[in-house]
Amino acid sequence: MTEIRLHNSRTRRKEAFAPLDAENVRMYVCGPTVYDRAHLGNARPVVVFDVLYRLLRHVYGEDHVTYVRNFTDVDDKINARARAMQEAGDARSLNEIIRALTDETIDWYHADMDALGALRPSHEPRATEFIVQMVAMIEGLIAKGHAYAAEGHVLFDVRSYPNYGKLSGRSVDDMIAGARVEVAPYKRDPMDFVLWKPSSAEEPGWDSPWGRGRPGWHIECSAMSHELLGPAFDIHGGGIDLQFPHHENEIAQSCCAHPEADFANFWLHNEMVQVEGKKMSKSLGNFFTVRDLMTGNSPHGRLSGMTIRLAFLLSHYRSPTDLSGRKVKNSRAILMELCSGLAQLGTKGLKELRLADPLDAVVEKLADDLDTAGALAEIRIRLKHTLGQSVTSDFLSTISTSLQLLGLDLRSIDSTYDLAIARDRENGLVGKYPEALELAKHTLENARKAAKISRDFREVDRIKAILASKDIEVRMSNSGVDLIRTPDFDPSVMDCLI
RNA sequence: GGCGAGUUGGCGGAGUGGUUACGCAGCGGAUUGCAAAUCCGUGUACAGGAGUUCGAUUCUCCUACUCGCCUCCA
Repeated sequence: MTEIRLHNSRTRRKEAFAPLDAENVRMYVCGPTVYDRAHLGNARPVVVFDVLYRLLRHVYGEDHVTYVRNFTDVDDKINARARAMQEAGDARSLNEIIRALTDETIDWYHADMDALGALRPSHEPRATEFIVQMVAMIEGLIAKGHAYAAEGHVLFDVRSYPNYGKLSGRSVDDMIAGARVEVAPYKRDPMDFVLWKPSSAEEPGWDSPWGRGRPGWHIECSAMSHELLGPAFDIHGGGIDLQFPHHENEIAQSCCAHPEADFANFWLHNEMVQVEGKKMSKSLGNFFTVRDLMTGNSPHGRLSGMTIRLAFLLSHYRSPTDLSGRKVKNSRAILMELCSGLAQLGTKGLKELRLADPLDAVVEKLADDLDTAGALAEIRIRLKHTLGQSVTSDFLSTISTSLQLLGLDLRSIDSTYDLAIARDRENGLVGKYPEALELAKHTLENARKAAKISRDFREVDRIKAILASKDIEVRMSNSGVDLIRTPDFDPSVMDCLI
């Protein structure tokens, strides 16, 4: 069996991964707070941990991996957004607005992440559906002397857990010396954090032994991972900015509530998405949503989900990455190259692609702490070596399956199809584009025929420019004209191509 | 201020105590009405300093710089 090695934030070293139970490998990843479209920073961990999920499924079997990613649907930011909507004239009650807002945001999230080629996790629990478990866990923590109630709040007593700060490599005393902690009169120690807090009458709230209130942010992950994965599981993932305080607090809660277990074995953290060297974040306002990019509302024009995904895969997950123009350009070019590779045997070859074993070299690269860039290099170099050679359907199936392991299912996208038709034409076969594309092709061919005689190529250039502006690549040779829809082609412009 | 991560050629990104992955971009050429695609050829790097060593980009220490966390954050 392939040995997977992963960088464990807990030990700050690359370690061999061994699941607690190979029959059920368990992973928990912190999901989004649902009040707004997901931005690129939210998308990166989705792609990173999707690759890990696929790798685990490959190594341990599809039915032997459980992946949980939560939705935080109770949070002060959600409340604030709902209040703003109310002030803007929304007549519904705060709770009604919140329910509608979180439902809609979850739908958006699903649509956007699906477009990035991410598999849905096994479970996507909403925090509000696990309040009972959270209350029970808080009660347990109080009973064990790790938490205390004060003025309607319940706080975790960080001094009761000697390992507090171990994950992020800091001590309680150092942090207090840093002096940027919130002091509240009801806290025993400034570092103590909230497990439960009171809600006003109109705010979302649940009855509890400490009065009507709502959970603090961190307890949901502890309660839901315990409920769905048990007291000990294999992998816990998230962005590096969650390492402190969120993950530190999760560890404190879970390990104190279930001292017999060890909570998460491996901690994986992805680095941040940057914009011009600075972290992309909502508080800085320098973010793009996935939706912005996919609709062309960005400096890079319209990007398909696959282009965005590939751009992420070109960087190692533990390095910061900047979605610069250069990177996007690179990503687009590589995507076309990959599609072209898959299309080498024409449309017939495309139909013959089946599920095969992925390349060993690709599995090995991924097993080495998710070296996605290395895995891509392995695929590309093999494709390159076959150019001009005779390739087999088996080989392309291997390539295709390897790409799918990276979440790049390029078999059925338009670019691959168009490139396959171009291949067919080279081989003297007549392929069929969609009607609008076929029409554009004939128009271009006729203009070109006329221009060859008149030596006036202005009309040809005009048509070419229009097609290029619509993300269609024009390839002309003595043997004919090929039109290739690029991966970022917008199907909605199909009606009026030229 | 405290803590952590990092610094490899124009860019992305591997790796090794001694022979400079890989890709993209660039440049030259073929091809093309011009392009695109494709093919052929080609240059450039290991932040700085000190140490260990026969020899360091690779080990140790120091410095500089970058980024992150310490406040909601993927």
